[in-house]
Amino acid sequence: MFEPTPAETTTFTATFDSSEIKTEPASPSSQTFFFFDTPVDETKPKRASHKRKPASSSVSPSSPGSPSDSPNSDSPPSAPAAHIPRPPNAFILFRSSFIRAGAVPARVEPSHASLSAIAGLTWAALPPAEKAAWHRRAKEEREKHRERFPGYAFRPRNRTTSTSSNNNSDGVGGTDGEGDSGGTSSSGGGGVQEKPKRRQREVPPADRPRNAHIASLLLTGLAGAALDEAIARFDQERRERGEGGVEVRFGVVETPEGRVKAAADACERATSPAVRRGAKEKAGSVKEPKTPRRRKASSVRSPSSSSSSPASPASPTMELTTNDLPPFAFDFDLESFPPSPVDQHNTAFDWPYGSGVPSSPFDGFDTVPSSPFNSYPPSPALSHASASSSRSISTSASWEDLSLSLAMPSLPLSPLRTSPLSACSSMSSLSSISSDMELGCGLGAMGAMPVDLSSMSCMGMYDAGVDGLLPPYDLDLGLGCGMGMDAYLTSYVEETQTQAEGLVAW
DNA sequence: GCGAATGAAAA
DNA sequence: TTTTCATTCGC
Repeated sequence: MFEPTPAETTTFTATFDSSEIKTEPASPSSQTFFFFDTPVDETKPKRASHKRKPASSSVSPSSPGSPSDSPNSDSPPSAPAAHIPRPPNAFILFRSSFIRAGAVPARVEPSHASLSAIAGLTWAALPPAEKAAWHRRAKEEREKHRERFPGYAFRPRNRTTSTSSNNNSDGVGGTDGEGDSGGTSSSGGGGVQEKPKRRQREVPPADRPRNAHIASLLLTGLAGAALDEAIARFDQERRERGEGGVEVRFGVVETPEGRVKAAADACERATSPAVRRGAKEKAGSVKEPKTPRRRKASSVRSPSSSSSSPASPASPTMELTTNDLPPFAFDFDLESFPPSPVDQHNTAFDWPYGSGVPSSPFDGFDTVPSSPFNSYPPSPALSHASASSSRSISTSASWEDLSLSLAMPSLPLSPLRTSPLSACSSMSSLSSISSDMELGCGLGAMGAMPVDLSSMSCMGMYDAGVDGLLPPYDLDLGLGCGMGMDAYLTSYVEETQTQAEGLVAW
């Protein structure tokens, strides 16, 4: 089913095999709403990967799988030892699936950089159960990788010391040890290649608000033509307001300056004075000397780490943080969505929203999602998410609207819970949550719900630093739709816990 | 080769 | 703690 195409034979994504999809947990009520499996279109030849060259980290395991076992079985027998790629992690798997599923059509967003950003946002908002499935799969991949390449050890190459590293190349090669046993890598041995030091982002990602908007649309279930339309409207409205951003897309050359300006402008607009971050974090301010390479979006780290980290480990040049993201509205009923293919062993899974299908996102669902959210008046800002209303989906929300919504007062926050959005801000600490709350961004704030999610601690990503976590539905923004969600959340959490019990601990 | 994202793993 | 690299592919 997921048979790799020749071009794929060097990748591990190719190892996905429907037959290997776990036949487990499959809790009867497995609720998954955002699961992209990899409906690989084998008829579509894949382009050669541009993936980074193995550097010197290629590894010929001491007792590798036989060459035929190697992913590069195509390579000539006399070929130098093949690079063994690392096993993909959960997000990489998710991203691949996300892309393959065409969740965001190329006509909407052709840039894979942006797609990655969107995937990242989506990932951050993924329900724990969904993430669990991906983590489980990643774990399987790791295990398979281990079996295949028993001698493999990840040997990252030190690129930071560009010249010295070359001088140090013996050391590098040494550490690569097994990897260079074939003396294969171009940089191996005497092949001094000035390795550029690790790149650092010099420009902010293009049109972050737009990416966030797309993610939020996806999370509301939009797909196909509806998604196109919604995004087109979004773009159009921004244009009408003279708010660029979209102009940098669709083939238009993006110069760093242009992107900086576009993103800065977007940031400026998106961040109203009321929600602007503290003065210490001025947009476009200093570049951090040691750039925190990225924010930790979904990983909830230990309290210690979070306490030591700044409130916004944003990009070095732009202070656009995920705190600035629009809210995601989960305005649908999980039960209306198809079950996870992983749990269902569904080999021919298409992502629930009918990727690429020019139809309503709700096609395939008998009933328009009827979540408890529907009982509440949708936020004007989230009108695009008003899946409950009808099949005609208003997508009038703008980044500014969403920003406005961010400024709305929030309800008391339960310290027990955090949300993907707060995770986006890389925080698990209460202080950061407070920060989020100041921004009005994020934590849905229903009254304290005595939900003890400690049983989900088996999910490594939600570590002990957090007393518990919320399913992503906790993203109301004080829009008046929060309180009544308790029951819904409780039931969800209970179900999730049930599911979690079946998960292998990571 | 870079960019985007997150996460595993090594340094 | 920091860095690399796993994925993708247009530029």
